[in-house]
Formats: sequence, structure tokens, C-alpha cells
Amino acid sequence: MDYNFQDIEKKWQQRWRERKTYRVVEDENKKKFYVLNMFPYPSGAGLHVGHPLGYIASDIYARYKRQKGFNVLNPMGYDAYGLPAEQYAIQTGQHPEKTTFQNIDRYREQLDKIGFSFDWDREVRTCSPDYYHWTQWAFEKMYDSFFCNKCQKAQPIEKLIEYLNANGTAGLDAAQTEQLDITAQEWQQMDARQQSDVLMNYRIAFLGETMVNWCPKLGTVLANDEVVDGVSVRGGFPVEQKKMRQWCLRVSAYAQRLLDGLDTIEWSESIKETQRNWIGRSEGAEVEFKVADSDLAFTIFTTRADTMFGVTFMVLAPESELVQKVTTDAQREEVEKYLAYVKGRTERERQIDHKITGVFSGSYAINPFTGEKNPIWISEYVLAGYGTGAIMAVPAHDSRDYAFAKHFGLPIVPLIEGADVSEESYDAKEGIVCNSPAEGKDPYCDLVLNGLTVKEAIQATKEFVEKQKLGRVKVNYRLRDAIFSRQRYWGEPFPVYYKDGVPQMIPEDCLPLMLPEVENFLPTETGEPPLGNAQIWAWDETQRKVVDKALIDNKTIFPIELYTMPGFAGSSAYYLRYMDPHNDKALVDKKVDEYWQNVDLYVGGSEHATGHLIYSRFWNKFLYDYGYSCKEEPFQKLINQGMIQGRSNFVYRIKDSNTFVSYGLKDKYDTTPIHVDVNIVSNDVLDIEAFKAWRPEYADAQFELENGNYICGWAVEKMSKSMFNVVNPDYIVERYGADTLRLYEMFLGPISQSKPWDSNGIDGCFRFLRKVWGLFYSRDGQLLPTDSEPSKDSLKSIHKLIQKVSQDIENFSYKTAISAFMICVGELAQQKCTSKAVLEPLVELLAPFAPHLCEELWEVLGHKDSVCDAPWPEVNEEYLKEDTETLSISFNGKTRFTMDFAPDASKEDIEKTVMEADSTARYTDGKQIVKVIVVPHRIVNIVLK
RNA sequence: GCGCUUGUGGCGAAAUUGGUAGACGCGCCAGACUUAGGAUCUGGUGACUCAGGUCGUGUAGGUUCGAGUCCUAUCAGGCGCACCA
Repeated sequence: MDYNFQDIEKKWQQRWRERKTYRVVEDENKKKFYVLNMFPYPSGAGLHVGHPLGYIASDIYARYKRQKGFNVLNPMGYDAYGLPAEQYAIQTGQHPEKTTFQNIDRYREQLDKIGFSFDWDREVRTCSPDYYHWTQWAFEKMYDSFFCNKCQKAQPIEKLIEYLNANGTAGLDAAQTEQLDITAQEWQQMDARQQSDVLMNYRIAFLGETMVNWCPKLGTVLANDEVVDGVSVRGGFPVEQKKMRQWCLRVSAYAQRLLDGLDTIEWSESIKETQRNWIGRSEGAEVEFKVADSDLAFTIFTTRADTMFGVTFMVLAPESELVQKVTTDAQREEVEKYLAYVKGRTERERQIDHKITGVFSGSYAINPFTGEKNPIWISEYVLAGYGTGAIMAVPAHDSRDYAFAKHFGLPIVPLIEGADVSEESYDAKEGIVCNSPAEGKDPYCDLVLNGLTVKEAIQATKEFVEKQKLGRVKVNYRLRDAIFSRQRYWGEPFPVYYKDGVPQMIPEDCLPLMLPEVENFLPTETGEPPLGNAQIWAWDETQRKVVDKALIDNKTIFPIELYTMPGFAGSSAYYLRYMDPHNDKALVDKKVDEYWQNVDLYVGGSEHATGHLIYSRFWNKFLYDYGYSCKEEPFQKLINQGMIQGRSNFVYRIKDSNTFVSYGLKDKYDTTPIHVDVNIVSNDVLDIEAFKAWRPEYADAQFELENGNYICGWAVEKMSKSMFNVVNPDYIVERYGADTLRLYEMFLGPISQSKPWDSNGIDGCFRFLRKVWGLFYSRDGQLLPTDSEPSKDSLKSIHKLIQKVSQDIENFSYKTAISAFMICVGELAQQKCTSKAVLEPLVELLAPFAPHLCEELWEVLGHKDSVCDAPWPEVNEEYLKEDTETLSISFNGKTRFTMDFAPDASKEDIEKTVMEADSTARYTDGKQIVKVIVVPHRIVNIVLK
């Protein structure tokens, strides 16, 4: 009987649905295991074979863990807010919700065909109100919090208010936008609006006047990780810098904890490193410089405190507020000209060409270490957003300062013994310091650095700075606060209304604030975001509900926020919601959260390293501070699946003709390569009839063949519609079955590596499953399994397999596990094994990989329950033992001969026997054996003299 | 520039603490069965070769009885950050 995968798969998918095989409930008697995939954005194109890669990998692991006796949570849902649906809505007027739901249905249909063990009762959609209820709730919590630097955690804003009432900002150590200096009395005398502004400076979700990445084409702001090379990731439109009042999240407050947490989780080194880079911690010192002949002073940040004596000029960022203050009248005209030039340069231009530009301000700063006057320059090479927006320039030991100094003819003073700075700066942080003043010689300070190493000098200078109160030791981070507003329709609305311009949160018990209906998804004529088109969009404080905005009276009825939240809002805590998706009292019940804890295994692409994977760690840490999440890190182990690229096929048309030549003959003619749909090519052989039918213009095409076949050329490219290289999983499922697809995707190569989709090997996986089938049914449909005693050989084969597969799954080496299956099944077939005692563990082991087939075979073996609850077989070492062990005897790294030993022969026995063996002399040219080394893997090495 | 990472047959790739390099699959070759087929099954398949062997894991050294694996240098590809002081 043939392996009829179509019937089998249909049958079991239906049973799983009916029996709710994959439903999971909290069970205190079982250990939990939480497996999660990054949930997909349901795009209109549907799934291609790249999408399920990670899902299959995690599904195998989930099923394995379940058989191991764990209570496994393996949920799936949709990241349903997103730009494409909105763009489509703008073009067609179709509501994004409709498009999104259609796409979700399509995804679901495709996913169901692959046989995943998802618990669909736990599905979440970020766009559904009972989900975004908790996104809004978290936002309100962040609004009502500040970050205490001393205790390194979020605290209720009331605590801050209490503190301000008692002390003002004196001694306050909280994460803040800018340093404020307010006395308790001043605070108490402020009106509501002023107090609101002060609190904004500390809130974790806050309104900030910040430079944002504004994308005019998309009509919205973008987060830093949504901009690459000065253009938007989505669409590739130019992005410019613009100052806007925006909602922001104080992610930077958590920089240190985000960094420290990396040491506690099992992620790949490369992705941890990417996050460390993005956080960009640097230790240094802030030093205050006074401006000569004025009351002004400013602070610079440096990581090279040891170079204080090599400062020859200062540089301010053009955007710095100090620029106007330090510019002298004589220089004003030139400075203004320069500022205008900088303003005209786009972010992109600044990133691409690093032109050396700048202007002298006319003022001088006094080096607190030497009393020397250093000219203050203004240049775009100093960034406003990093450190203090001002630097001390040490041209001898910083290449950028060096280039600037050379360009403008400023002095260069080397400070390290033997450093030659005539051609380039000496940037390395090593060597012995010189040129600092000798002891007692300097009227300004008695710091002696000469003779110290750079590292020692940095330390000594930092201590000196702290002691003399010239500044302070400071840690700086590159990580910026996240901009949290988007000028779009299709996103979570902010639960915020404005009373006299002061933001107010909609009461927690009135959430969710539902996304209003609009007629038009474009910005309004007055330039408001799309929500400006909503008519029913005002908050009535007395009725506590949303009302028509015509009623706004600014007494009890107020306008609601028009911005919506960005894409990462909904994806930042979804893993918590899966634990308790139908709870309408809390994001997740405390008890339930304590059961599931956090995600044990998270699978997804590495492209989210500086986006989602930072934001959700931040979000979770915030919730953790309040005890809403019981684990500080959301994702314990992370596996990054590689991207599946497309493998395009080409046909070669002779120029100005309708004749196509096979790949091997193309060089004989002048040909043009043309992309051909990979779905009508198999093993690079073109299906000529299908090709003729593909496009009307090819209907009467002529072909020049090689050995009777038309061979296509190929190339690895991005999988995309325009290259005709998109392989749809439905097609593979139809032709080979879901189990073959699952097996083959895992057989393609290591999960974490990017690789092209290449259907050339899929037959091998299909053949393997058919061989498995062949162990159960003979060709004429007879059932083969019997209760007979298994042979020693077959027991050995299967126990070897148990050992190997168990190890490989734990290491995510699915490919080698499948190889082991192939070997074992080959051996069992050869042994004509029919014993249930062997076939049963085989089915148990294979079930995570090929669940449909194994359910069927499990039933064939007489079981009534589902194979997912079958126990994971245990290896019995007894069966693995050999009767005799053949040892290879080698010297000089080569095997020379072999000898047989009992498997439990001792090392000494082996040494003795080899030493005395007659055959030895034949191979050793009469040389004497001086040493016999017994090593694992049946190898004995002898040393000759 | 800094950081991370990967280099093994025609291809995708295996290889426990250093221990028979190339498992397994694809492709290719040969054979079987066949009223040629993109079917199935069996065997072979790193390269040279005087047929005994020799050489082979990007390159060059080193440690070792023994190196894909460890060390040093170097080359090439991929990814991330990048005027971050």
C-alpha cells in the first residue's frame, strides 16, 4: 500500500481540531515549558516557505518537550497593526481591519496545513481591543512612573511628587530629560501646567520636544531602528530631522539593566554584541570648562581624561544651545552662515560624506587643568545627541580632532612617549604618558601623569576630577529614548486627552479606548494625523466616555490625542498575554504568570536585534519593577533562524527570437537571461509544456535541448514576486505532504544560517517517509508489525537512534537527527524488522518531525491516544554494547592495522597485547614500540623508536 | 575604523573533551525492472596515482604520538555599529 499523505494529513488535522489535542492548561503537577515564535505580520502575499522555518523548528522542540512530560505552551498570534494595510486602505478605501482579517484567515489556513501544535484558543491579535487594552494600560503605568537611578527601578510618580514637595530637585537622582534646579517652595508655587511640565521631565512615558526622524513621504515619525542609511526601512523614503512634540519612552533609563541582563540569557554572542553596541556604554568623565571673560561654563564628556593636557581647542555641536551664547559679535556673521549651511544638510549627507567643516565662535574656554585658553569652535562633527554636545579636542590622540586641527591649522600636542603625530593621530589607549607638567611646576594643579600607562593615567585623572570637583565620573550610553508617537491611523490610540493643553490619562477602568472610525485614512487638510478625521473623538469627563468632538467645551469635554502608537507597542508584551489571553481584569493573572514565568525558547529573525528585542526587554523590565511580570528577562533562550533566500531560475532566449537554449549551450549564442517561474522547474529542468502555458508569448517558443532536457540557469536572490522565485508552502504540501515539508525545511541546513530555498533535495525526504511507511505496510497492503521478539541488531539500531535524536534535538541539530533517522530506517529495512518493540520507539522519536504520519502509525500499532502524549523513549546502554571491538592501530597519524578486543578490555590489556602482537613488526619496519596510547573511538596509537 | 561571525567534495552540509575527515541528502555514474519516465530499487562516487600508496578542511607557521578542532600571523566572505569624543 502506498503512503497516502494527503488522506493521512487531512484525517489527523481534522482530529486534532475536533479533539483539541493541542489545548494547554496550567497544571501545577507538571513542569512548564514555554516555546514561542515571533508572531508574524499578516501580509497580503501570504506565507512563503521562509516563514514556517522557525515555526517548524520550535514546533519540533515543543512536541519533543511535551513527549518528555512537560506542560508546553506553544501559542501563535498576529502582529496585526502595520503600514501595508493602511497604505492599501488609503489607495482603495478598504478598512485596514478588513484587509488584516482577510490576511489573517489566509495565514491561518496555510499554517493549519503544516500541522503545528499551536494552541489556537490562545491566539492574540494586537489590533483587537481586548488586546490593546493592555498596551494602553502599560502606557498609562509608564506615564505614572519615573525611574529612580539609585534603586535602578521604576517608581510611582506620586513618590516623586512627594519628594519635590519636600526637597525640590535637590539630591534627586532620577532619569531625566534635562537637569532641573527647583526648590521645594518653587515647586509648590507652580500651577498645574508648570508642574505637569516638570513631571514630564521624569516620567517614563513622556511628551518630549525632541529631534525626530520625520519621513514626509510616509507622513510620520520613525524610530531609530526604523531608519537605515537615512531612509525609511519600509519604503526606502528619505528621512529628515525635525523637532516635534512627541510621546517618548525613557528606554535610556534602563540602559545599564538592559546591558547587564544580557549576561543572564542564552542568546547568540553576535546578537548580544549587537545589543551591546546599540546600548553603547562608555565610561568617562564630565569636566566643566569656563568660558573666558564671561560667566558661562559648559561641560564636556570624555573617555580620555588622561589627555586633559593635550587639549588645544573645544568644539560645540551646531545644534548646541551654547552656540549663540559664546559667539562673539565679530564672528556672528560667519557663525550664522555656517549654521545655515549645516541646517541645509540632510542626515543622509552628513552620514555619507564626512567633510571637515567648522567655524570659530570667537570665544575661548579655560582648561581647568592648565588655565590655558582654548578657542571654541563649532562643527558638525560633534553630535548634539551624544554626551553633552560639546567636546574637548585632543588632536594628537583622536583622529577626528586631528583631521580638524590639520584642516584649520590648530596646534597638536602629543602626550604619549614615542607617539609620532606628524602624519596621523595616535588613537591607541596604550603607552606611557609624557608632556604633563612635572610635580609642583604647574600653578593650576598638582596632578602628575608622566610615567604612568594610559589606563593608570585615565584612572588618576578621574579621581582627581572628582576630588577637585572639576566634574564627575560619568557613564554615557548611546541608547536613545524611543519615540512612541506615529501619525497614522492603523495603530493603538493613546488613552490620552488634553485639558488646557495638559495631557490627562483616561481612567484605567474606562480602557480600552477604542480606535475610532474614520472616512479617510489620510492626514487632514490642516495637517493633523488621520485620527483628526474622526468625528466621535472627544472625552467626556463626567460621562466617562468618548463623544462627538463638536461637543468639546474645554470644561468637561476635551479633545483626545490624535497620534497612535508605533508597531513595537503591541509586540512588546504579547508573550505575557499568551499566558492568559482572555483575562479582562489584568494583562496576565499573577498566578498564571508565576506558572509560565517567561519564554524558555524564543525563535525569530535576528533583524529584530535592535528593535523588538530591545523594546520588549525594556517593557518587561518595567512590568517586572511593579511585579506584573515575575521574571526580569522575557526570553531566556533565543534561536535566530536564518532567512530563506530565493533560488531563481533562468531561461536563455536568443536575442530577437523566440528560441530558448539550454544552460550548457547558451554561450554559443547571444542570449538574454529571463527569470522563469521556479514552480515550473524541477531540479533545474524546465517543464516545457508548463512554460508554453505560462505566458501567451511563449506559446510557440522553440527550444534547443541538452540530452533531451532544457536545463535552466540559477542564482540566489531575495525571495520576491518579481523574481518569480517565491515558493509557496501550499504547493509543497500538496505535492509531497506537510510532513515532507517539515522534514525538508529542517534538512536544508543549520537553522540559524541563511540559505537559499532549493527544492532539489526534497525527494530524498519524501523517499525517507515512504520507507518508514514501508516498515508498516507491505506493497500489497499487508500490515507488517508483529509482536515478535526484536533482533539484537534492530535493538541496537533503534537505541543508537534514541541516543542520537535526543541529543540532536536538545542542540537544535535537527538535520543530523534526520540523517540518523535515515540511517536507522535503512538498517531496519535491511534487517526486515517487524517487531513492535522496535517500531514503537521509532514512531515516538519521529513524531515531532512528522506528526501526521506518526499519528497514523501510532494508531496502526494499536494505540488509542495521540502520539504527542507518547513517552519519549529512553536509551538502554545494554543494547549499544559490541561483542568485539575493532581497534585501529595507528602511528604517525595513520591507521596501519586493526585488532579485535573484547569491549570491556582494559587499557593495560590492550597495551600489552599490541606490544606483543606478531603482526606489529610487519608494519613498523622492525622499529621498537616505546609507548602505546589508548584513546577513545577505537583507536590505539603507538609511538615508535 | 571598531566589534561579532563564517571559510571542509560538483552542491546543502556532518565530525563528542584534539582521535578512522567528508556521515546524511542532492547531483553524477553504473546496473536492475521497464511498450523511455521528472517513477522505483541496488551499487559506486574528495583529488592524484607507477595501484603500493600520496595529497587533501581559505593561506602560512607552531604545539602534539595525532589538528577541521588548540595557538600565532594572514587572506576572503557575511552581519552589526559607525564623526559616539
